[in-house]
Amino acid sequence: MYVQILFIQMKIEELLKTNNDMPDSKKLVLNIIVTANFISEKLTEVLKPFSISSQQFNVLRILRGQKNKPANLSTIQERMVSKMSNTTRLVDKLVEKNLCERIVCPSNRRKIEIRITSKGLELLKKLDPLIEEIENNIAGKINKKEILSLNTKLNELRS
Amino acid sequence: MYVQILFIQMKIEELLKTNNDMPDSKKLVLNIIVTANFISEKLTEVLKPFSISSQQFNVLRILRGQKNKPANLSTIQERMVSKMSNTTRLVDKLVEKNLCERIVCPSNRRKIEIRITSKGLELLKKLDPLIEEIENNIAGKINKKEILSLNTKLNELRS
DNA sequence: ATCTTATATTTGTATGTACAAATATTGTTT
DNA sequence: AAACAATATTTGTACATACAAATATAAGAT
Repeated sequence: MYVQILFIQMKIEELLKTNNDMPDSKKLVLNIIVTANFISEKLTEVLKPFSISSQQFNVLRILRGQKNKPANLSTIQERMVSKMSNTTRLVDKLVEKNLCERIVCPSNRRKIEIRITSKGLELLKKLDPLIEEIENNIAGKINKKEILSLNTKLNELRS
Repeated sequence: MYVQILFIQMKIEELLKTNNDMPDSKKLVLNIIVTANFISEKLTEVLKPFSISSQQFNVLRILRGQKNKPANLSTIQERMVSKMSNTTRLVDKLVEKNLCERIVCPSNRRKIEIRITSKGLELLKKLDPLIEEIENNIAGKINKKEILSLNTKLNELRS
């Protein structure tokens, strides 16, 4: 006996239960937002047992990307996936958990230097494969060529 | 003299200033989130002068879609673009602004009936063309065929 | 009729987001 | 040097989001 796995692919109209037909441009805009929410939910779910929010995770990855060079707040802010206006309080949470440290920059006391701690690096090491799995699961639904073209078209939408 | 308009199309890697090369699956996931943020920002910007958040706008549109049939909280919740856990407080804000009204359902007092007011309908009438313009501007960056295929692929990613 | 379970909504708490204003420090001008 | 402008960060406020617990009502079981 074969086990038949049923993939239910919900179209965006079905998902939002709008019976009226929408123009495709509206459908596209909603679809992107709904898909982003879908992805964010998966990521949040994985991060939850580690008591870290996706924004906090984002900051940690940026800090690791600095390769021992400390980052200041504005650097972090401009590299964030979703620009947010309160990196101060986000870093506060990470410092509380000993995942990063903040030192007032000696040369320019307006700046602060933020570094990931070894505890932060360890956490990322544990999280990396879990995040990768989600990314592969999602992107794996379409083939390589389609991934590339999707990336290109999304870039175009933002141009 | 011709005026040359330069369209700068930022690839996702450039945008996030990550010099290291990412796997395409990771790029795709980030790209969707960044593009959704991009769109949300545009929408929020248009709604701002009307002192209404995009989630409040979302609720109003759902209420209008009910065509005089009142909605209860759970109906609104399941139709929201981004599921959120506090429709109560969202409706509170709309009631405060007289954009919708809530009445305890006479047949089942656990339920409440939420209706859009005429003031709410008027507001939506003003907002509709502005929102449509944004949607057309964004989707207009690619052609009709590409919009359709993008919609299909996004649906697939969520399957 | 009372007890239990299910349903619908509200409230509480912590965190995140957006924006403006406040503070601190440095650099520049007069 | 004092005044002013520029830069970097923090703080305040309102709103949004996520989740759990509390409340209220209705329907079914004993």
